[in-house]
Amino acid sequence: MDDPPERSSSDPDEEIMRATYRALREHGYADLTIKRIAAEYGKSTAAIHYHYETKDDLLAAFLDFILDQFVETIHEVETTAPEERLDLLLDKLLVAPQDHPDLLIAMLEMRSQAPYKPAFGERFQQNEEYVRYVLRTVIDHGISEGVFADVDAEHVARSLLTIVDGARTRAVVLDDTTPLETARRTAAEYVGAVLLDGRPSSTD
Amino acid sequence: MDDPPERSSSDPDEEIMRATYRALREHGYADLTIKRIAAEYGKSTAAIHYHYETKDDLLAAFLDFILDQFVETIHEVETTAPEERLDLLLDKLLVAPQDHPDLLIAMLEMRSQAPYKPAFGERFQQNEEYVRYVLRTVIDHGISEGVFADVDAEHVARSLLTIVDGARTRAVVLDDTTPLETARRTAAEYVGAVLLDGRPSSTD
DNA sequence: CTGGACTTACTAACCGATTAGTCAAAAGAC
DNA sequence: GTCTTTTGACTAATCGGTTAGTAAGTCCAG
Repeated sequence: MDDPPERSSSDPDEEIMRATYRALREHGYADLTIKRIAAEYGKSTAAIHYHYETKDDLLAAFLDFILDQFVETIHEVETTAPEERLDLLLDKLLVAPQDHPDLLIAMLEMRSQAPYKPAFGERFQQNEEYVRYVLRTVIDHGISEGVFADVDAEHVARSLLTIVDGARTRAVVLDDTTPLETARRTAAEYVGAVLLDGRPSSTD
Repeated sequence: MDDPPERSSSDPDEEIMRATYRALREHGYADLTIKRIAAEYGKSTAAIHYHYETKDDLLAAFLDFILDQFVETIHEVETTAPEERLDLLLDKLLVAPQDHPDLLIAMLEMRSQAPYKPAFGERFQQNEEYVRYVLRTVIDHGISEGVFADVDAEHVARSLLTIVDGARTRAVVLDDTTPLETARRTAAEYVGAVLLDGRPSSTD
């Protein structure tokens, strides 16, 4: 009646999520079929349909699965000093994805489907709002502590997310993770100019 | 035997490109089929295959068609004064697309396919290089004229393109063109801080 | 502790719909 | 009359989803 610590998770739902992840990485979203997910799962396609009524249901669940993981990594940033905290958050948003370029591709594919799949749009929007809230909060915190200039925190948060989204898109299209590094520098410059007005930023 | 000024262009190739454009706007890239393009064209699917061997050939040609048009709009900017020229270029990149949100969606869909369709990737990359070159040139021009600070023009160009790409991605995912306006402001702030260092920018 | 009832987790076979692409024949154009 | 263009009918493959049936485990009554 309680959680036995199974190592490789015999929970079918979770294993299907993992199978979906693998299939997505290998074939991309456009070629993500129930058949391929089933192949990764090691079972029949009907087995997938037993757990998820439709493909859309599965994909919506998968998006929850993946976005929850992403939110968790954001939560790992525990530093409270505004300047350092903002730095670490930008690292999570811009340097961490460099290790998972194929996931970056799949995510952009799914993002581009948002206009046609409301279930996708809602989830991405919800996630964006949360990350934006986290950014706005740390900026406001910095302002009230006097380490940041008195700026429009909401706008600065949106600006930083624009840089993040731009970097991710460019990393996919240009088939190279250097846009993420470039954007990390751009974000630092923007923060230095707008938030740390007057301060000497770490210019090279 | 040369260019009669026909108004609605009886050139089949060009009309198929236009039909593809309409089909893409209406159904999105993921649901862009030969059948739908043929429906817009007003002919049979086999007629499409007569002009373009495969769907990929057609799509590659279409990407050329659409990116060439985009380059033309960039070329419309004739102002030579660096500061004003950069402003107008950013307008072309960030405010002009607000009138064609559905094209923005389709373009993002095609961009996300770049990793799987080399023909797409090459064309987007070529286009990006050109726009980046135009930006770098105007920045370098501004530096040599003394109106811009002595910065790494290549990096600033990449930064601005990151903001542009981020805004476009966000406009699609968030189903709203305001990210483009936000990004226009962000770009202005970035230019003001990095290029016009010290100058009083038009802050509100 | 045994035996029926019910649940979970699947499989194999199949369905209608849709896809890109082919081909011989017909229809125009000059 | 010939060359370009277009059509209708077609194929082979793949898609998401449905169906009936099965094996194994759990639950519970007596």
